[in-house]
Amino acid sequence: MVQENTVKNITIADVAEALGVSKTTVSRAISGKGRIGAETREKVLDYIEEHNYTPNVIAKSLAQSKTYNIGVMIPSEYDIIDLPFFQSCLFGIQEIAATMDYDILLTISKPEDTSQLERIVTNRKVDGVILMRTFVDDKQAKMLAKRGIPFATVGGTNVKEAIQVDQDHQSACKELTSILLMKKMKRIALVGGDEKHVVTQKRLKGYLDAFKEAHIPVTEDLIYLGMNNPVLLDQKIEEILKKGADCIISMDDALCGSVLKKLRAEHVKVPQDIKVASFYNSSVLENNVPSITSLSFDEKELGMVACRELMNAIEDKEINRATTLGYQVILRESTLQA
Amino acid sequence: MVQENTVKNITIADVAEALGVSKTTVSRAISGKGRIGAETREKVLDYIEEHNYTPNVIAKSLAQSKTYNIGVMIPSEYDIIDLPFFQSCLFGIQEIAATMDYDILLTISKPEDTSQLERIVTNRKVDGVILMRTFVDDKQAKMLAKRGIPFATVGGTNVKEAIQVDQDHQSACKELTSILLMKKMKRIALVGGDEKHVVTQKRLKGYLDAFKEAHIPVTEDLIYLGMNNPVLLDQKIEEILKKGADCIISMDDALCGSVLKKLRAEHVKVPQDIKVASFYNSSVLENNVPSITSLSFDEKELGMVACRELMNAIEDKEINRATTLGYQVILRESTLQA
DNA sequence: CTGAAAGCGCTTACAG
DNA sequence: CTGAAAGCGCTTACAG
Repeated sequence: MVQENTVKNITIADVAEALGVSKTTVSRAISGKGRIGAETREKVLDYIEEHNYTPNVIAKSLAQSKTYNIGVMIPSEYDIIDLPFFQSCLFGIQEIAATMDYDILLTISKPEDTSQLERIVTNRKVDGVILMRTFVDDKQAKMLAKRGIPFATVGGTNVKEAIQVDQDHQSACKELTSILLMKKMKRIALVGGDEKHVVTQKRLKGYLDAFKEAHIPVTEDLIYLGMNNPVLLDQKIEEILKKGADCIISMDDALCGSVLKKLRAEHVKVPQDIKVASFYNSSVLENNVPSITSLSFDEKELGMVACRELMNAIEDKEINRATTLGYQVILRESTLQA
Repeated sequence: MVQENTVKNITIADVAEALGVSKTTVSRAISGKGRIGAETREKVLDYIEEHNYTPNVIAKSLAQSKTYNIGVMIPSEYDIIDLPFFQSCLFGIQEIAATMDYDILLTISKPEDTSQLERIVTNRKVDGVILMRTFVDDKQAKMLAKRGIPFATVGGTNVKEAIQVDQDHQSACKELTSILLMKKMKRIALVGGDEKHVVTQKRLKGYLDAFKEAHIPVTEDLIYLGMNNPVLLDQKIEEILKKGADCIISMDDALCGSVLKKLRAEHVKVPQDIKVASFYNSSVLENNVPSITSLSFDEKELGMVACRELMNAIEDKEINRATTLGYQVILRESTLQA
């Protein structure tokens, strides 16, 4: 009310002086730590409420050696742009972080490049980090482990210091494949991206599991990984068609989009001539005709869990070293029997 | 080399003591500010290089009342998920910020909700902010202006304190509309999203401009804004078809995707029965058959410029109050003449 | 060109 | 239950 300008921020010292108590007391009233009389506490709290005092987080940071920031690392690979995955996940992270008064420091870089991550770590700008994607040989995870800073990974990793939060891609892919096998498909092609992604390996394993469980020999010749290149993909799709596949599982919707495009170009009809299934159930394929059978995951939940576990680690609370979230199989026109 | 563990970080005081100089001198050697002998500076720089000293940014922050963070606000509206726009833009921001040793503090919230933004501002966690989307009555921009913190907007705004960086949606939409008019289309429908977005208004203006310039009466009855609801949109598309439109311009690719879906459902062929054009040229429609005529913008560039200008403002350098970036019109099958 | 000292705004043993 | 004082690791007038 009486405050004329916002130039000068009120500090803990101002409050202490105004109330005739020590800074220690004010600090304790605010933080809730340490013994303090209920009456004194009330008095302080009322005062700061009225004069809307807000603590200087930077000063707090310095005194406590904490930043109240968590780093979030997004890989800058081109295909990422296409997937709404990261955005949904980020929403979840932010939602949890905000309730704990933490903020998100965003970093984007290539997975082999640890420099951005090193920067925020050596600059002491974060208390922990979340890696949004894991790799088979994960430089970033290793670096964080070596430096001893708490971190969570979205996706599995063999770096044991990590707090892992993952969707069950293996079971998901296994169930999808099993269903397709039960639908009497014999030659099911699997098309995937970078083999260095842990998630690619998990899906492959699920695919193989399904065959094993059904006692059907795996169609090894129909497994195509590393299909990040559209030209290469087109070429391999032709190969797949020649080999007489009756179904193609794509490991993500962007990939599946490219597959569908190629099939159209080749005048191969879905699902009449060949069945198609995908991962993610994202908006990328939302408008496709026919509708596409897909595996669906809750990405926001994934972000929330990762953030919550990381916060627990930062605050030395109990944590789950590894959490696995569920999935849904959504059957649609693209795998309909003739 | 000799360092056995990373537990204890080396400080400016350690360096000073080891070298027999004052902390002031060390500080000056590092920052480059203030007079200092070339020889002394060398000595200090060599030492910190060798012992890989890294400054504590938090301490620096407190002393300078600077955070070396910029806040980036992403609106949490559902349709955002679909557009790769923000991700590309973020890449650009990060690229510039990193070179200046700044980091990105990410915030996500509803446009009417200023609480998240207030939090990072009152917590003094950022030196400036970038708003990734503007609104006709922009609460967040107004709040930042009132608080006197430097900010840039991606998109236009009437809040004069803002540093505006925008794509020329008005000219883009005008040129697209003009081309369609020249192609002898008479009844061009315009379908757009939220009228409260500044960008929606700009596109509308461009559309109207084109008619005016061509001395053709505007097809007012074919303008449909606020089409964020799929059910509503479907209904309006039927209306548009009944009214005999020969073309539909959609204000973004997600919207256009829904339009195309509805047209397919109604067995209306593109481009034979009706032409279609869109904005953004994003991956969302990449695989559509026919290919879709679209306006294309350089989103990464947009982020880079916004970030650069904001940094200049923060460091009290000269700034451009408003920057407008170009666009491309990409003509494809969806507007081909019969 | 260099340094002693105060200051940024908090927290936290330690003592009472 | 409360406080004086030291400390977090920098920067920056001020003086020499």
